[in-house]
Amino acid sequence: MTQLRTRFAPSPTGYLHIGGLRTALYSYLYAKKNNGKFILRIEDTDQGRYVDGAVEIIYRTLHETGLDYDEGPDVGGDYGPYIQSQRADEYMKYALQLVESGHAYYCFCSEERLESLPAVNGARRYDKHCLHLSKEEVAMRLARGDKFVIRQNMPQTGSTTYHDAVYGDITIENSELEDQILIKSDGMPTYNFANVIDDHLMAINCVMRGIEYLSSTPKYNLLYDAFGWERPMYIHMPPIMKDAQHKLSKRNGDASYEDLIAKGFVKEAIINYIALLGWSPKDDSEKMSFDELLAKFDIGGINKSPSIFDPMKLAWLNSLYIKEMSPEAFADYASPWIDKCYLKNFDKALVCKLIQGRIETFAEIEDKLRFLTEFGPFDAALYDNQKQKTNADTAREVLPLVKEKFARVEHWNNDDLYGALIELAQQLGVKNGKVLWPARIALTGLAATPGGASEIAELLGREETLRRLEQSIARLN
RNA sequence: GGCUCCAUAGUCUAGCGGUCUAGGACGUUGGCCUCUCACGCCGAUAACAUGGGUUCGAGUCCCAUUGGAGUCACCA
Repeated sequence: MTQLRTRFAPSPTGYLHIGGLRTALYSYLYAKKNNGKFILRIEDTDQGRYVDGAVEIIYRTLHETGLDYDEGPDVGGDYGPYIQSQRADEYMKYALQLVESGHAYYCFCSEERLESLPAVNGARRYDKHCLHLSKEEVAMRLARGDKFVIRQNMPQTGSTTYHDAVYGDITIENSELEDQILIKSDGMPTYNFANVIDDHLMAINCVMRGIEYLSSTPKYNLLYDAFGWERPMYIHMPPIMKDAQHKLSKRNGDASYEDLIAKGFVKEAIINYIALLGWSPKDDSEKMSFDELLAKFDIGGINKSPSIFDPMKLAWLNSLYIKEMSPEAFADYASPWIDKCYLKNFDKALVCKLIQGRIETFAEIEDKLRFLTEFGPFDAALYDNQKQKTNADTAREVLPLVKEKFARVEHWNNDDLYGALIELAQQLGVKNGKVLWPARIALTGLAATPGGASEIAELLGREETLRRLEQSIARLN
């Protein structure tokens, strides 16, 4: 039995967007599930769209997410080169073979003539004009150095059917197929041609890609047939949408892997989430490690309809991955984000302890910690709390006592600080909340904080805690 | 517009003719827990697009309608 070989073939036109990453993920998973090979090929036949650095982004993203390819430009392999532009010489040879067999032909039509072609059903269609040129005329124009392209000669009758692993049998009338260009006037192959030649030459027998290729696949199959090559198995995938009408677009900052990382998502959550977009394990699993994904992946679970990217669910998954991190791992991840807050005077480990369970993405850290560096006048109405029966008046009475207690705390740690506050409540014969609530407000000026009064005090340190208390007391009078 | 594909809650989905008074998750929401918030736990909310068939029986099969997506480049 021949080994399964599938490939991911992005074009280096920018960063790797989520749809592409998912294609890579599914391809990787499917290959590995079947003891097959996962191959990376860079499709850069469109020199006009080439973006510097894009290739490196592809390598980095794939390696970072664990989608290590068995063969590729930077890792080598027996079927190289793995960059299309470096295989340029191959294509013309095969195109000529097709011209010879009548499956393709030279076309010298000018842009003007192409544009003057009548539109049929809302789309212009090439009219096979140059198919009828005589051999002599073609030879003459070639010798003269006329610009030309090579077109595929589509049959006018009949239909082409193929089987797609997720969409089933797809049949297209051959008359619907245009004589697409195989070799451009710059001598480079179009994607439509290079893709088929490369897949065959690289022994790719399983093609996984977006649904946008579903209806052009018959053209590729006709090419395989013309060469007498065996057609690969096809697995097309539904698109990932931004909303019901629009595909996730590269233009929007939220569409790429790198942007998501920059927004504070972890790679495990991103991979986990996109695996679930358009695919489902048959059990109710939601959070799955890469290994679990590998164990559960099955193309039978791939959905047919478009799915909308939901940042909320991604955030939820992200929070799960954040929560399960060890304190050390969390500190590593969070460090750059915490550093953005200029918290030189605060204990980072303590900060981490307070926020780890309270954020869904690292980007929220800045907001959560602002109170550490900013402490100004605030609305005394914050002291109002129905449940704790507190208000500015009760705070005015309690706060000076809190300050006194704190001033006498020997070991500045949460347990002792908390103990001091509880002790005060007991001495006053009031509920804990009557002391805890105003203390927290006085220390932060915020209705919600990542930690209670004593935890915040511990973090602020003795000096800052007493300073803030004094300030808040003064503001109440 | 032609062609191709798709259609379960706001969103991601399970369901492959009877076990569906439709399951899970996100979201929203009520409560418990609680030094506020968050976490966690318990509960609630909301869906088979419409109309015809086929069948003893349809979310599941067929057709039509409607809606949506993809494609129709010297882009991939």
